[in-house]
Amino acid sequence: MPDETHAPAVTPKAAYHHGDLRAQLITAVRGLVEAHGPDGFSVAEAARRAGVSSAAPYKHFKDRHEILRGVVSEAMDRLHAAMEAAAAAQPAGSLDAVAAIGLAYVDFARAEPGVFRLVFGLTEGHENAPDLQQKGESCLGVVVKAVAARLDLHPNDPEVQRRAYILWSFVHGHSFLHIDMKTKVTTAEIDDWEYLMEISRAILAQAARSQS
Amino acid sequence: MPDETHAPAVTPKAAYHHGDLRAQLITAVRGLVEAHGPDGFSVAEAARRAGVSSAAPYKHFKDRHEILRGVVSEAMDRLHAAMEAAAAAQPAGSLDAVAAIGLAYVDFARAEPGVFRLVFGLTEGHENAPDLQQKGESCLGVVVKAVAARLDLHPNDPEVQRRAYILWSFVHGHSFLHIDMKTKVTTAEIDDWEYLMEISRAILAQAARSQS
DNA sequence: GGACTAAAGTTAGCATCTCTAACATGGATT
DNA sequence: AATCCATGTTAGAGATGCTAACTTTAGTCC
Repeated sequence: MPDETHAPAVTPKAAYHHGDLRAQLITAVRGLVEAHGPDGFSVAEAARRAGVSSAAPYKHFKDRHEILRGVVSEAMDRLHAAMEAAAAAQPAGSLDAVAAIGLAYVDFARAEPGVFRLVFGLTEGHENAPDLQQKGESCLGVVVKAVAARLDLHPNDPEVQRRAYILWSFVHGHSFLHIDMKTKVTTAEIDDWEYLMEISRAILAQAARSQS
Repeated sequence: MPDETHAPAVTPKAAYHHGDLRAQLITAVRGLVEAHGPDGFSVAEAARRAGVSSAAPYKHFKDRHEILRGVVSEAMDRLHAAMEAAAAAQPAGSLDAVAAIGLAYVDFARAEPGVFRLVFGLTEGHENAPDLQQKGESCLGVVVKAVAARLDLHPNDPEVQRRAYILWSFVHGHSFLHIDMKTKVTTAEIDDWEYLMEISRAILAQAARSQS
């Protein structure tokens, strides 16, 4: 097997004794977070699941917060990819592209509520994590791109930025509310697609008229 | 002193030896959550702050989750009150009333980001907590009431419910995004009031036209 | 007033967790 | 082959969650 790519783009070291423990720990923690909630995980349990001693993780991560940051980072990559893919599957510049991005977002939240909450609930060791900050902005960038295409404006146009942010706020809030009161949705059943299309239409409808 | 009301509506027991430890613990935990993040609190530290032994809290709360639920419950009461007050300060049925409720929400998130996150991030012991569930719906009720007044429809009208939910989603998402990337707002400075007014106008503008 | 009861607090202690220190091992480089 | 260092191990200190068993105090009933 001539593939020397034992560096999965995360760290240039990850396949010595164990296989690659780092990735396996992140997977284990992801599972724990999903099973027992964002704070219901322990380094010890993750190590146990990965079949190593409880001290092994500290060779890969400084402390428990850094492990969580690893999970978040990986999750944001997947979220970003999902958003891009959703947009790419629709005609460029279409309203459907915007709605599809939103749906991908909601779907992610629904599929992995624990991780989703973790991504947007990190505060402990998250203070100065420029990489995560940048990944977040990168996700917003997907929305901005689609909105810009739809409005036929430059992505840097403040009008584009504003509307993209509004859309993101809505989708973000909807996702959170959705996973919070999972079954007990006060507003009855909601067809997400119709819903997102309607919002997108409403927010992107009227032409640029900033007057503040 | 003929007042036998030593039951402060929370529990019929709360003023023996210590004063009332229960409330004091909740206050302490609130401070800890605000200072060190939602999961950066410990029962031991809270007890220390209240000046009691580390086992004392368990006379008032079953476990750590129940303490958090207490904090959340108290916070939701305050949030609800703030929303009501904001609405009451504006003309009934006005767009300003709707926007004011949203502003109160955002202000709460900004003032107590840790607690805010806790309120909407609880998952551990939150599973079956009908009281919290009900308080959440009660908050939504404030929005519904204002929207119904604005549209001159009955609060039970599905159109009202839908638009109120949309508005809440947006405000909720905005609040979260705001406290997440606190200083680093991509979309530059935002005048919340103008912002909320614009959204409210957009969402409540067109007349009822459900066609799904 | 004095004895009983139960609430509210204390100390002691077990199991668990985080993280560090000191040691062991085995791949990769030279 | 010798060496180095990443990666793992065990041992252990310190802190935490929570329980058990005991003590203190306030209210109640006679």
